[in-house]
Amino acid sequence: MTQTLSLEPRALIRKQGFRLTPQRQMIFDAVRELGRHCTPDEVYARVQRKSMAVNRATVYRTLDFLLKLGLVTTAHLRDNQVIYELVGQAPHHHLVCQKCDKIEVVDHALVQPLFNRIEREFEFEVKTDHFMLFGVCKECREEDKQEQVLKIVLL
Amino acid sequence: MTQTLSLEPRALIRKQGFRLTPQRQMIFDAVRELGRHCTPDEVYARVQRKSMAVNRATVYRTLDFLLKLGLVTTAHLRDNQVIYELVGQAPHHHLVCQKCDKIEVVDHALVQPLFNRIEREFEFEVKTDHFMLFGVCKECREEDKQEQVLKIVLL
DNA sequence: TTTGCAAATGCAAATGATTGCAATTGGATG
DNA sequence: CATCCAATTGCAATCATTTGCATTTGCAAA
Repeated sequence: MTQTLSLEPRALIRKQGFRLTPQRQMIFDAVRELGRHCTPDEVYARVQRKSMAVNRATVYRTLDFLLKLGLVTTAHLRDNQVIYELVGQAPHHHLVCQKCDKIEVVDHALVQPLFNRIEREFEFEVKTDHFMLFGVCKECREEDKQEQVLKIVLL
Repeated sequence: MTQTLSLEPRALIRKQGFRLTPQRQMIFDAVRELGRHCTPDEVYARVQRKSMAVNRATVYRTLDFLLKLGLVTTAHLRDNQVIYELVGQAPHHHLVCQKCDKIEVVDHALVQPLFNRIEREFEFEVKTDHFMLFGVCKECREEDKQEQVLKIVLL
């Protein structure tokens, strides 16, 4: 896991010949303001609101650019939708309930042992710093159980 | 982790009112023949070759259908490409090298402890049965090291 | 400041994936 | 074996994403 960063994003962008354009500023700000998990479309809408017209292609390209810079991470929802999230201080992953769509946060510490073992056994350096696990959350499991009981009672 | 299956796929499809159409047969066969990791487009191409014209939309819908039935799993490559894979006997995950694109297989046993811990600590039942971790493989890391050495020598 | 050039953007076209709807058809029933 | 109905498909329209290229523009250097 790479976890550099904490350099002022603006400065980070300006490094190695990249340019800090108003579009990039607005898109970065939009992702930050939207908080966790936003889609390219949400980012586009938010940027539009701000003022000037930014092209959709630029939103896609800039999100990808921020990804390569390590300022945001992505993951995929079950319906193949890509979502972006600002990289914060605490590395983490997500548990997505496929019944109620609730998303829980799992600290990376829980996952580190797996990565260590992969590193040891495969000599493979895991770079993935953010992933989603799909399943059923506590609450939905309890609902399921109750439905089961009801079915049995009704039979 | 759910790991039902091993029912004859044909029979499984016919259950609960689903129909076994020639298109579904061909698409399922195509995925099987293609072996691991195929894209919808590859499946489409393969089915086309067979004979009859199957619509692209049907390929997409059928892959999704097979996914819901648990006959195939999906994952996303870094470029957002979706790939499908037949569910086999041995549950596993993948390590994808982002330098050389090589894909290694990790037995699920290695991952189970993480899932157990999530189950215990969050009472969350993980259903994800196939995921990809991106990073750098052994060989590419060694190449990287050699490049580093070269750079130092040249300076 | 002005200039030069590679990086970035906008635009439009191409590509990939999804969806609504009418027509077709698997397979259960009589 | 004929009939019927809901499941499935094909088609075309739509939506999402990517890409090529001409134009614009940060920003470094003069």
